[in-house]
Amino acid sequence: MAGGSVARVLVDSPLPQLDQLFDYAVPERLREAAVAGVRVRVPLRSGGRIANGWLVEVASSSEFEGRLSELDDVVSEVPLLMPEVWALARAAADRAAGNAGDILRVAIPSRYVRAERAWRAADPDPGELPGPGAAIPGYERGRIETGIDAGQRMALAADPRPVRLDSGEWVGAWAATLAAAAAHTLAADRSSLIIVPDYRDQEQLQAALADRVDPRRVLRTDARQTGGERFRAFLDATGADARVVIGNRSTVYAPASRLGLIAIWDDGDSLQNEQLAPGVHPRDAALIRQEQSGAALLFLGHSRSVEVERLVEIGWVHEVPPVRHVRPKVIPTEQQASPEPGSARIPSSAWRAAQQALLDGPVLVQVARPGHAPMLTCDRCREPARCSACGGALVVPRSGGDPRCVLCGTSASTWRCPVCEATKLRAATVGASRTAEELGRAFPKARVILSDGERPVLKVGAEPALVVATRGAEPIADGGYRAVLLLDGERMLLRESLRVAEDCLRWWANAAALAAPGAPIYLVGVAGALAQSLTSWRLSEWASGELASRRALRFPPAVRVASVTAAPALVAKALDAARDAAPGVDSLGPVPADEGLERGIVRFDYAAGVAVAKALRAEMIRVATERRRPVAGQPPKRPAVLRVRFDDPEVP
DNA sequence: AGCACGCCGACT
DNA sequence: GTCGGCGTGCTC
Repeated sequence: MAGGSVARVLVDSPLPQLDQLFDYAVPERLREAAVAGVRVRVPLRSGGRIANGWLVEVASSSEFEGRLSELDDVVSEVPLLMPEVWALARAAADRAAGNAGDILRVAIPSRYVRAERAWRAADPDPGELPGPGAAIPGYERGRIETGIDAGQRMALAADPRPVRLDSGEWVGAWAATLAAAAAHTLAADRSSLIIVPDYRDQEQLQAALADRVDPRRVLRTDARQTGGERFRAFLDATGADARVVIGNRSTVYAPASRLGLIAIWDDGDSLQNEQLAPGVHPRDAALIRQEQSGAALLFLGHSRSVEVERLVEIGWVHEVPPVRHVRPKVIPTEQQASPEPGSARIPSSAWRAAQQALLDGPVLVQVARPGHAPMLTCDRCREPARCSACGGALVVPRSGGDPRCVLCGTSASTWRCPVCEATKLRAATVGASRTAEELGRAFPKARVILSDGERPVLKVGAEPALVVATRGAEPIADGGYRAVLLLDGERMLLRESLRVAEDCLRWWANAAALAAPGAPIYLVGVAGALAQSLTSWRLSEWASGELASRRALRFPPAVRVASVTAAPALVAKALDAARDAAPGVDSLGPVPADEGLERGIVRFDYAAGVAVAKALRAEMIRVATERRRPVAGQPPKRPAVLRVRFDDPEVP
């Protein structure tokens, strides 16, 4: 078809066979509004029903041989899908054998008409650009700036100390480093995207940015915003002005004018794992976007993820070392931590140091789990106690009272051990509030502050206080903690996960970085290479060793993996197709999964990724479009599904 | 998904 | 003769 304009539309649909652009004729009445990036409504299947979609591009003609349907409507004339973001979404989806529409659902917040109206009416003044700032401290003078200007990919070890901002507020030095990098980028009238794991990090970053950048230039996207606020920030980002956009993992897809820098803080934090399909990690999305846009890419963290270590070792990312090896004073103590209540849980040396430090300022105690005695076992035979109704774990509620099931809430007041018939329960692990109670008794004069996932505390002052926090929920202290006790190392290492050591190192390193310079950090009950890595603060060396052992085992991220879940016959066929797609592809399993399904794992080198994704995608489409054989056993014949997940952090 | 098209059994 | 059953296939 020629003449007139043609709208190329991505239709909202979870079906893999619809994950392509469909052409529609643009009727006269929509000529003005039908521009690339707007939300549209289109008829699908002979006008029967109307679907939502994205107008990806406008063309003058169509390759489609049939008769084009007409665009039904333009939802809003404001374009939301930038061409650059579309290219990124398409590439990220292809890499993970997923739908581009699913990526866009992560990338573009839902529309709020009121926010849109306010934005249209608002004063467009985006605020001043900063002048050239002082050199970014801690690294070779001008090195990071040069890298940003040249669009390099860089990995940095963060300065592990708290710093005081002009405002008087204390933040991790990493936040100041990223703020300086963003300010440098903005001074050149280019945008930055800074991705952080959670809003507590975001608060620090925002405070650090306030020192250097006009706040009107800073946009944030986080889960604490209302939908309207999020949409407003998104609309602001679509404008022509350079900005600094800070936020969680979805920020990697934010629209940005003249993108100059993508930075990711602590890419190894599990909060960075994208939960929504197709589960593309922001690190991978950032790598794609960096290549497409030519912007610089910066990975910053106290510990180094094995993924970034791999990128450094293959030469794709430049390592930028700090000028001076600043190392928190970590003291490993092998002394067994006894599970008995009271002071015995803390080695005497750490105990004395904490008492001493408490005269001077805040002391941090990191524990493994939240709540009060989170796990209960039989007092006699130590069998883990389970709910008699549903099999869920039993806990003692924060407020006290009878143990109850975490899943169904059933009270376990009449619990009886199914193994030995005993009726008494005991606490198998000690949670934060229990530790807080004990420490409160042991340090009767100290104020005890508890911070956990449920009730996180963002910051504490410089006055003496015993701060008991679960890993990942440690508040930042003005001036830094005078001592840090990492108590539950042993217990944290018991978690079942391939990445447990990596996670523990990150939790310890991030807590250690909250200490004042020179303050002692006691790592209790952990010895060996892992403790050694922390005391020497050579965390990239540990990542390097870990990567080497994963290479030997052919585990990710030395190779890539994809899991395939479906009915047994479909899994077998998909694994065959993946193995045939490229040399060096192998598979594990399949093993039984839920509901009579099976799950297999495909392993492949990075170079084979495109071929494997293409092959599995073809299988998904084949399975979805294949005529569904009606089984004699009548009930509902559900459409067959082949679930494919690439680079799942929980696999293997 | 959802909906229209299509080729075999009980009906005014 | 025809209404409609659900299996099958497609969506610009």
